[in-house]
Amino acid sequence: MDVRDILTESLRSALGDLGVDPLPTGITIERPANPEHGDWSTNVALTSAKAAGRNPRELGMALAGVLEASPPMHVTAVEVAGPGFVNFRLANSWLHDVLVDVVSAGSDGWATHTVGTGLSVMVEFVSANPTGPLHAGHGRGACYGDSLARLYQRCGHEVTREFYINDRGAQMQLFADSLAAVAGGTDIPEGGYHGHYIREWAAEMPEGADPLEWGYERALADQRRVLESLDIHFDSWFSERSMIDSGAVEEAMSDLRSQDAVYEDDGAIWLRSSDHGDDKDRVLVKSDTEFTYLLPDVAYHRDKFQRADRLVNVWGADHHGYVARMHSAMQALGHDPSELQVAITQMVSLQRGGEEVRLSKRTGEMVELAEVVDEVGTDAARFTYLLLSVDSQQTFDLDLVASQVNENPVFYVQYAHARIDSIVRRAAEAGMERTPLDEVDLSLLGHQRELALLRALHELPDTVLRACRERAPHQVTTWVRELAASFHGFYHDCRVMGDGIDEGLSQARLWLVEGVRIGLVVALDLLGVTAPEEMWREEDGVG
RNA sequence: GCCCCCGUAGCUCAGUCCGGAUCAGAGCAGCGGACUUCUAUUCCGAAGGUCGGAGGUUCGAAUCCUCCCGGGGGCGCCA
Repeated sequence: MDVRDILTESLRSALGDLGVDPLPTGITIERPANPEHGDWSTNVALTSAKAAGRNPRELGMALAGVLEASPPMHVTAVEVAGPGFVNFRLANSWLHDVLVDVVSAGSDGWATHTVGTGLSVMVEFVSANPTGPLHAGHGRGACYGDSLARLYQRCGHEVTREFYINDRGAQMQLFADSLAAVAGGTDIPEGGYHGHYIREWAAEMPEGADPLEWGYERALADQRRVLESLDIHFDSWFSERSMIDSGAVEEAMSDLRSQDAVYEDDGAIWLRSSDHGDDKDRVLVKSDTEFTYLLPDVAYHRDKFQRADRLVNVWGADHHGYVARMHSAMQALGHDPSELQVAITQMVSLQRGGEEVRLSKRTGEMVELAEVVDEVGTDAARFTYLLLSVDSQQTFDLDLVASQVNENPVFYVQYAHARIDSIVRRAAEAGMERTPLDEVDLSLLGHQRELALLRALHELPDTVLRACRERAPHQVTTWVRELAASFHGFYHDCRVMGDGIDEGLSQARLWLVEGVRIGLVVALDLLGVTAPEEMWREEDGVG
């Protein structure tokens, strides 16, 4: 049982004893920033003062009195401070209980949640046009979307990862025309694609191949390959064209008509998106009877709502303006717009050798995502893309991320795991197996380093839940960096085994280290980063 | 002109959604220390701040509201 539940129940009962009515619906227990304020604290006396008809400080004193008379489990002192905060001091036993929880749950069970049980979520991400390779900027949305999916899974949701393929329209045609032009030795059409890959691919294209079909397959295969190299695997690849063939686009249109959500003007068909928060109406069918990108997109989202309870789209910052119109269209079709959440990732700029590299598929100047992965490796790429809030712009420095020296937090975290595995190997070599947990005296864990680790482990379930709710995987990154820092401090100050280390203490520390390993594995897995068994400096060689 | 994101230590960023406690955190850079040890890719210390600015709400604001300044992105019958 989480220590906060113990405290909450005691507080609720104490408030009842004091005749507070109604009891507060939520009692918040926080860890004070200042350790002098105790291990846990509540502001309930401040928030319930009115209902109690007393001033906060007085209510706090009364609460403390009741609680001191029969202290809740682990509690050694109850104090009132400031305007009426009630502060608890606890015996270390509450932290030892955390360790029992962690190792009992294991990496499959610790920091899992059930908030999503029975809810299906479809995370749509990347969804790049099949007109070329993915570039470094796509990497952010790719790693973010995949990590988000992992978070939803850990919180109990049934998750589908989907890639929407824009396999029709003007861009596809330009791409095909560009390929054909290069293959045929003519000029690339205006607005066409000029990237280096166009020349490569045109050279690969067999005689007589349809440039559109062949190019589409070529691009898709390329994109899929780099995503897989990042350990990102989609459950479904959804074709825009397929909705034309299946009549889904026509159905969406007739739905919109029957909802009176469209009208004709200037020979075009418009969506009344301004009725639902967009700043203007949008064209669905152009006056030349071609669809805009929007109509198939509406059909696509309508389709997704048949397949999942919640939709999450990951879009780049350049698409933020489309959020309102898509919400508007979904509302017109009778969906709750809050069930379509759009996460916007801000731009990534690349540096290499101190020079900024511009990303633009059309001018042909770009760094392919595949190059990034080649240069820095999967783990460093993923960790780095997930280092910052996606609300912040990111400068990805290839030289820095590729370097396996200081400055690069991914190695710091992975090294913590490698050290743990090393300890476990050494212990095994010394014939020291962990004895069953219930035979180990965890009360021997009282060093500040040990307690800091246990506090960090206790935070992981909250961090996972918050990261999922706020769609912010970087919070997991922040947490795991802090856990690694605590571990390295522990490693330095507290030997697990060896001269002068009592057998009982060794056992307790072996279990502590196992708990930390579980925390690292859980967090790294949420980020899609591996937890290596060993790491050696290159110049040292292996062994 | 309108919309979105950002502005916190020299640099790069957490913290802001949901306001709390006269220490606002981390990494890196720089300075000074620690290996006869389970991996020094590590650890410890000192230093470093008008939280972009101004008002407002509040017992209390980095956090909420308004305006302003600066940086980035977006505003098509392109996708």
